[in-house]
Amino acid sequence: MPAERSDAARNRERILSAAAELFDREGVAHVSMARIAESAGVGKGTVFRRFADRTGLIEAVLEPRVARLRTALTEGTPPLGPGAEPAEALAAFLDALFEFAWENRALNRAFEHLGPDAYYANPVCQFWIAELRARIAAVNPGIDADYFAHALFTAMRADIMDYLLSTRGMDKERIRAGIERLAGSVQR
Amino acid sequence: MPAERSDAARNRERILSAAAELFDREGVAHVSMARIAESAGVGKGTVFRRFADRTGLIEAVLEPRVARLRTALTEGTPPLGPGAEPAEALAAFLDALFEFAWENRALNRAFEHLGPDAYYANPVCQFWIAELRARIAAVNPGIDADYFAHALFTAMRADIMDYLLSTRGMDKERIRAGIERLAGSVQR
DNA sequence: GCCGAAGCGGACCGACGGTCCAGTTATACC
DNA sequence: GGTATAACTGGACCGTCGGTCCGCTTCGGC
Repeated sequence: MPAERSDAARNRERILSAAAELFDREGVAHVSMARIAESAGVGKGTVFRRFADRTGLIEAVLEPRVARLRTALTEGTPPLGPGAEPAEALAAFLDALFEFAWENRALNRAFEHLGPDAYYANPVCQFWIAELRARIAAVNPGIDADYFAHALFTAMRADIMDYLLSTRGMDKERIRAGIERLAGSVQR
Repeated sequence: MPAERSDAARNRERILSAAAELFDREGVAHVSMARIAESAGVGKGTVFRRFADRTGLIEAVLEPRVARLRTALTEGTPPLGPGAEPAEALAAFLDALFEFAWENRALNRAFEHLGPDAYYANPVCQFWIAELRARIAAVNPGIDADYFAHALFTAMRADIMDYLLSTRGMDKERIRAGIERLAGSVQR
């Protein structure tokens, strides 16, 4: 597979940064593919050539932020990285995942909107959920770790957190505290 | 406001039953307004005259099922109806709400898809959440009942339950058990 | 400088939710 | 029974969307 041509690479960057800016400024749901193309100064066909479809583009915008957390998990220092005592490892991961989910609410909303199969089954979410399941099982081997991993992951969905923030007037720390208490139910 | 004309009432029933059947058989997301009209044997304009928009039609299909549970809550016998001891009242409501959410997964999926503001803020969900909040607060006045009401309600979303069922192979009782344990975290 | 492959852009497509309005029909009143 | 009228009807129509297609342009190895 030959390397990307220079004009193609330039357009990829233009599209990614235009998309990131529009998504951030106006909310993912309100930005059409045509507007991204226009704002990036390319044709719509070019956008679909670089990123197979809308989902692919959103994934590509999210990717660098995902990579940071994933690296901290697999290669970082304890308690987030490997080697910590189980309860601390779970608490650290929950906290890091919460921060990630909070920061990237806008993008995550778009994924959630694709439907549960596309959302929960997408590779990034699968990775978070698998990690969560493993850390839960390490804390309490007798529990239904698979269910609780999904339940805690669901509690960090962008749509519910956005609603609690904007309509119910809760703040970030109140939501974090709730999730932590919820996570307490996995203890023996 | 004069009563509905007889032809209008007949068409309302036709549309409702056609919609209920199609939603049930093919999943709400895959049924367009045009197909409902066709299947009911009326024009598309008629559908939009009876039910303001897609959301209104879905609400109307769900309404009778909502009414049954609401009545049991406000006028039924304890522990679901008023008068029971707090912990039992909460457990009974959680169980009834779970049954309701499970039975009506297909319709609820459609609401969830409208976005968090339309979903959580719609009158039916508001009622469930308010009831949940009151029963949680009765069990443990010191807890953030508003957050936990939303969190437990979220655990019963149709999209997550559908995913756990069809893709993760969990069954109804396993999910119910998980939610019950999650609900344990509201105890003092 | 030549040439084939890769990239480009915007006209085009089908599907959707929702609107409009000219023609039709039920009903209240005489 | 006849008539006036307000409500109802249906399907053509609209704007928007994600996604495709393809004739033309540009890049980069030779």
